[in-house]
Amino acid sequence: MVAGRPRSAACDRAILDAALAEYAAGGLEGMSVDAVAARAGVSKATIYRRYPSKVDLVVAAAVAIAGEHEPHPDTGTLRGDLTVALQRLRTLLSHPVVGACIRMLTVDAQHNAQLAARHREFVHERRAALRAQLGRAVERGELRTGIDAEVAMDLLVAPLFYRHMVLHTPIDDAYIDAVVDDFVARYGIAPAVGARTER
Amino acid sequence: MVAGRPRSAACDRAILDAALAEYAAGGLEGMSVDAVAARAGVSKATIYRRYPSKVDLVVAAAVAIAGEHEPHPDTGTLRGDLTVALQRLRTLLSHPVVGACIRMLTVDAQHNAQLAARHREFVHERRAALRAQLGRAVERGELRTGIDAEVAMDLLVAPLFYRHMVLHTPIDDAYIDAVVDDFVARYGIAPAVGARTER
Amino acid sequence: MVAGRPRSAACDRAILDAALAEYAAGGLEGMSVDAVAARAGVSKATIYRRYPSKVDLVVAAAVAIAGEHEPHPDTGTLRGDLTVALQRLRTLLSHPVVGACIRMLTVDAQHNAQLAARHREFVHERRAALRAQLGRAVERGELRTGIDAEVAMDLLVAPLFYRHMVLHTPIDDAYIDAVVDDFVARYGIAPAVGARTER
Amino acid sequence: MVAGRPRSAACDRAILDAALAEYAAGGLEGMSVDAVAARAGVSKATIYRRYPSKVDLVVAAAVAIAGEHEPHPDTGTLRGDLTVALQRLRTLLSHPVVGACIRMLTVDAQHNAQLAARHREFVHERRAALRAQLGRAVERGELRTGIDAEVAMDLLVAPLFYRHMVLHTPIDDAYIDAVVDDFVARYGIAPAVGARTER
DNA sequence: ACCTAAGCGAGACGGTACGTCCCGTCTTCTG
DNA sequence: CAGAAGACGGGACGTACCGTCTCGCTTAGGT
Repeated sequence: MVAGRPRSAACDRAILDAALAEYAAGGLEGMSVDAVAARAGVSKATIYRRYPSKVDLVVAAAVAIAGEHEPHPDTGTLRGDLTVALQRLRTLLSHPVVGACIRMLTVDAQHNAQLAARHREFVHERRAALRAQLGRAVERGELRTGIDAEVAMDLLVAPLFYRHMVLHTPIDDAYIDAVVDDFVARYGIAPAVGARTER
Repeated sequence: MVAGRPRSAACDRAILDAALAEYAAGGLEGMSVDAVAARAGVSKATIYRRYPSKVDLVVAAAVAIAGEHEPHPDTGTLRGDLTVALQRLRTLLSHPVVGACIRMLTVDAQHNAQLAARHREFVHERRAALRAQLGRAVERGELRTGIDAEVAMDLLVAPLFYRHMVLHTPIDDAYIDAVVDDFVARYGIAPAVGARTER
Repeated sequence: MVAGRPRSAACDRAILDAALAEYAAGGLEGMSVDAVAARAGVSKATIYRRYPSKVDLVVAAAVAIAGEHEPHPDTGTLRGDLTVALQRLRTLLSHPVVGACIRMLTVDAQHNAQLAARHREFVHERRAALRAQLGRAVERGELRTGIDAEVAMDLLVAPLFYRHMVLHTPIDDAYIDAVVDDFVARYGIAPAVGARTER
Repeated sequence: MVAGRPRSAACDRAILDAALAEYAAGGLEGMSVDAVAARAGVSKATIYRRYPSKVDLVVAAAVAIAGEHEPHPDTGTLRGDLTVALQRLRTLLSHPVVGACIRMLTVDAQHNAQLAARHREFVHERRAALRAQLGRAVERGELRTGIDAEVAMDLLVAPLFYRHMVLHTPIDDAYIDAVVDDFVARYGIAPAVGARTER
């Protein structure tokens, strides 16, 4: 029995949409909860009933987008799998709101246990998916055995995070290709040595 | 002719130290100028007389840290150079204050042009030093020619930043060795193929 | 034809009791309908179904108390009548809830026409009863004729209210005796001059 | 050494004036601190720096007016002294703000130790002055000896408080005369029996 | 015996005000 | 003059509560 009037889905939606718009317009500091409430046509209390603070609101908005992630397709080749995986990561990082939220999470997770747990959860989920892909590649004989999966994954995804968070540089297809090429050249098995490797 | 009492150097110092500590603890949004003043044992006016805004204060504090870096020593070997460079980076990231500030910058630089510019400047400076090291290695015949230095540098430093900012994992010597090994195995020339590669 | 489930008398009672208690504790401004609902173990809607506003609720609660008063007994002597009347008033003022509500009413009636009307009604009712007692005393020849009943009544009851509301002093039997003695000494006729007058 | 910028007397004044105006317009419930701030041309923080709550603000405004009380003059006769004293009390009670505050104090003093102390202080001060007047009357032979001063004072002032707080009736000169006449008739010595007594 | 109108608990909702915090500016006094 | 102390205007924050509403369940009374 879930007594009481249920939360309005329309409000849920309006709040997240408004939060995204306001955040995109002014950033965390430049936005105000009052403005979000006004834009959503919603009372401030209705927002605070859902999210205990402004940061939680923005994080929730980001999660709403990031949550729409589907399992990575199995393209059949190591290079294909990795390229798709990194392109998806790039898409996430490039999103004006999601990307910013990922940055914020790295900071806020330091001081907030709840956020830290959430953050860790996201990261673990994503890394598990990537780890599985590498496992499949080993089974297919495309990847050498005995490699340290943790370090290997770092070498794949770290450059994208680095560009996103430290360099603030856009990540194009060529960059992803270069990272994948390097990875395959280092850890791949014979047939993978192909045209793009020398690039 | 600058008549009147000169500004106190002790205040300069106290303000920057306090600003650093407060910034590390709470980021740009989480810190307050009042708290900095209190921690420094200084009046708020004394801060605003020096820095026109909170952001300027943080920028100045960051400059104070970054200014203390010495040029990397030339150990004579590629592996040695890279190991020293990454160990220094690790030291920086591990520093309770500096490390936190680096994380904060990734967020605050997004919405603040002034901080972004300063941040970019620091990064460029560091990368130029690393680029020079790689150049020396090419000249010594330890590194293949024709590699994309930008991507190569990313592969070296990105894992450390990734561990620091995303995974929040401490970075030990073994990890640095693994990253350097991978790099040398991929880009190095013959003699570098040695014992630790399979690790 | 009033189909449907009838209103619960238990709720009626619980609401009024809770409202009284909350009102006594914090007055009109200091009480909240939510608190009343919680204390009564009742839903807010159940309250608003009965009373259109917080003020109406408080008014109803006050009526519930005032309705319980019985006519003063006729003791046969002026002194007896007055002593009983004042002792009853003392009992009312001393009641932890009723007394507090009387205090609250004096404040809230100032800014709320509805409460003011209700308050006035109560007072008039009580004063009418007292006026009748004085009338009987005149007829019995215990009280001088031609006195201003309004002022006379004030002299009798005002000291008790004053102690209750201004001085916050408990009212003992001796105080009531003193007030009655003074009144009888001033307005009474010969036979009333007795032992206690000089006290 | 009272370091720092002193509080602005202009603000003090503007705040109290605005508070009085707003209070007169809408009462305690109908006024808002924001409105007071706007009317005073002052920041809300400037108000809260002085008064911890809205009620304290109104009380302070009342005190500002009531505080201007001078010692009662010695008219030379008992009747004159008492009449002046009650007229002054009437003036205080009749003031739209001061009168309301006196009512509120009876409630708030119940739950707030600080206010209770303040209230007691005021009352004691006033009663001491009145007690001194009665003492002078005894010395002059206008008042009987051996009377209970506390009860006597109650009989004098209680009717005014009663009319103010319970009856909400305006107090005219005739009422004051009646109260004084009654008091003098009851406690006075022979020569005081005069023209106005039968009124 | 069922059906139906209403009561009821729970709690979401829009709105309004509260009291707090902090920024960047200012004013005053002391060294 | 620098510096400390701190008041000031402005504006956002997060909370509390009013009176309304929307759920799903319960409960009598009328057919």
